[in-house]
Amino acid sequence: MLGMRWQQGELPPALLAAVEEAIRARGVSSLSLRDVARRAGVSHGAPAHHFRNKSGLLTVFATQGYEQLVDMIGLEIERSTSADGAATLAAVGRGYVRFAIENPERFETMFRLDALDVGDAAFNAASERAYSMLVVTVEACRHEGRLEGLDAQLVSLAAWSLVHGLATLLISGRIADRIDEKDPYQLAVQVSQLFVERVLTRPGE
Amino acid sequence: MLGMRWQQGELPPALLAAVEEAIRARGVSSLSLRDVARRAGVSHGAPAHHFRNKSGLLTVFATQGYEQLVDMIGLEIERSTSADGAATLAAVGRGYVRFAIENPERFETMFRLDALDVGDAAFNAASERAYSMLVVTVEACRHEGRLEGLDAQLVSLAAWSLVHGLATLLISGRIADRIDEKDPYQLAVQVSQLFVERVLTRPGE
DNA sequence: TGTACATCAGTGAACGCGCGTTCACTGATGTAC
DNA sequence: TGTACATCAGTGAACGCGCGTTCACTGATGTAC
Repeated sequence: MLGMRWQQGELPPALLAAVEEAIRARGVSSLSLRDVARRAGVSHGAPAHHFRNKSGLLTVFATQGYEQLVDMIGLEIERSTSADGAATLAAVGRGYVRFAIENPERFETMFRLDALDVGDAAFNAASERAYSMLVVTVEACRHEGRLEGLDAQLVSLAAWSLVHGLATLLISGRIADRIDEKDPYQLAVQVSQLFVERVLTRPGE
Repeated sequence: MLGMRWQQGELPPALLAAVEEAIRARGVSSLSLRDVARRAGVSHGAPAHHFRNKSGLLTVFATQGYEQLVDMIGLEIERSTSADGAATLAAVGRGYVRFAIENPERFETMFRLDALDVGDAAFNAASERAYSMLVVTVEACRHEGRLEGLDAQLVSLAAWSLVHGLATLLISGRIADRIDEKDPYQLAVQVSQLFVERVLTRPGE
């Protein structure tokens, strides 16, 4: 510990930051523990002292992602000018896509289930917390009479699919050539808006 | 070539079939050329005689995927009871998701752009052919007056996002616990239907 | 029908590489007295 | 204030592994005459 770079307790967060950096540089698939350690400036054995192994490290990284996702959705809801179910649902959509495009490394990792400890309690709890934001919002829409004749589960699934697909396609870069609007956040706004305006039923209808 | 398993010209298709089998068994991320060769019953050097290298093999595999996708969409369009733009758009959606759930290995590979030769002409042509089926269909909807006040590009993007997200989430297995309908194809039917019924405007509106 | 030759698909040994994990160790820091 | 000891984060060598790619080769098949 001669050239110590990190104070007591600083290494775990430094390693998690290094994961993000490493994925940005080389992609999720070719992420290696040794590269992460290298980027954090420690020996390749060091991560084992704080995370059981590679999947353990990635699972914590992904769990943080779900927490950031919840925060981002919360932020968009707060910024929303209206608090009704429909406006909130659009905000959830914007938050989802915005999180993904601002944190593509996290987002991709969160869905690489084969690289994560899918039984991990904290991971599942965080993921559940994110999903429940959607469910609660759709439920609010139902109470406000915006789901007449529609199945709430189906609407939730469609909303999730829509923003998940948009996020995935935006990150993969296969959209850019095919659409004029170049600002991905604006696409998130427009797509979320389209869903809420056209799929939900009119108030009092 | 003593224990020859394949006739002249049969090895390339056998290797491509082995790719699918290998991905099914161990996931896209841990696919290896040596494993593919092993499954095809040939030495690990053999693939190099037919495909330049690993990414070359995967690119052909993914290109076939786009061709199968086009076929599957065509099949759903043929099976459709109505030939108008809206019915066709729903068929495109069903075909997209159905292809993905019946061929998850192909589907995942097609979007692992970091593992493919993205400059490959055949690959890009096949991908473009698939995308144009969507564009043409949305255009037909516009001609039939089903896109009043809507931006065609935005509708295309939303439709693609919706089915792409649904396909991705279905494959990842994170939907099953959260929805009652257990048949993924029925979910594809319902989600496609929801989009066409509610997002498109009424004929003559 | 037989011979000589060219082609070419597939073999298997060899290469060098980076990986995840383990583990005896070092040495700094905190605690007890 | 000083000493002895325990704790524990991080080191770095070592392990065994599977990988992608290369390449001299074998031997089967097709072609020319």
